Amino acid sequence: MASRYHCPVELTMDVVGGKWRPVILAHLKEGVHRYGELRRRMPEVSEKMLVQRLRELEADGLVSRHERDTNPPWVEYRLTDEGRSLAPVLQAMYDWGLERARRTGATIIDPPT
Amino acid sequence: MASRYHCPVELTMDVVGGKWRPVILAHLKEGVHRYGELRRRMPEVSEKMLVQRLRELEADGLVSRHERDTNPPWVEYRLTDEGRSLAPVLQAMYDWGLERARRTGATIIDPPT
DNA sequence: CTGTATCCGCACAGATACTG
DNA sequence: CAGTATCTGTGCGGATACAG
Repeated sequence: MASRYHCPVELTMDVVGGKWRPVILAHLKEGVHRYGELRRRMPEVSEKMLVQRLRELEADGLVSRHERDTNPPWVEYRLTDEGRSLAPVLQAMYDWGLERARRTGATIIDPPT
Repeated sequence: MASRYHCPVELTMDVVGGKWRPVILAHLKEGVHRYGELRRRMPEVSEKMLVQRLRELEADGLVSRHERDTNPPWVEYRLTDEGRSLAPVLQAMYDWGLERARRTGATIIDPPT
């Protein structure tokens, strides 16, 4: 992570850029999710990528991980305050994506809850 | 570019994702820019990347290119209506980047106009 | 259920040189 | 001024198998 940028948007993309990070954040914005729920909502991402991104988002202070010591394991992910501060960005992305899909005929497949 | 997504944010990232595309769009959001102006405002991007991204944004209908037949050459880039529809996304990214810089101590270097 | 561990390909990205 | 052309590499992302 660099610390000198020539435009605030560069910094934002450094934190929430990449294929899956904003998608994870958008789901967590809707509430606490277990690991398996995230997997079901993002059927295209590999386990490796999902875990990797979650760890990075944790390290960046946007997401927190909560492990219940049960069997079977139960792990929840949620946004931190810093993560919630991204809500306007995520919402704008979500809204634009919906409209763009309408205009271009792309399909949004409803994810299972 | 895929046409089936499981979340609108995936679609948005497919279009404005990547390191430089949103930065280009954020600059053009402020008005028409010549090629050289974009270069000065984005000193870290290579010419190859800048041109490549501009061509892609053109192909996606977000940016239009206007060439004045003069010597020396004079090429302007501007947002299309579709590109302007991204304003809320770009603005939210810009605002969040500024705040995040304040919180983390990252430096935003003012670009020359 | 919630992850690790490996292997692999390639698209993205940087550097440099050159051109109408 | 506004690009092309070419070479090179590396890290992102995917697939698969395995583990506590």
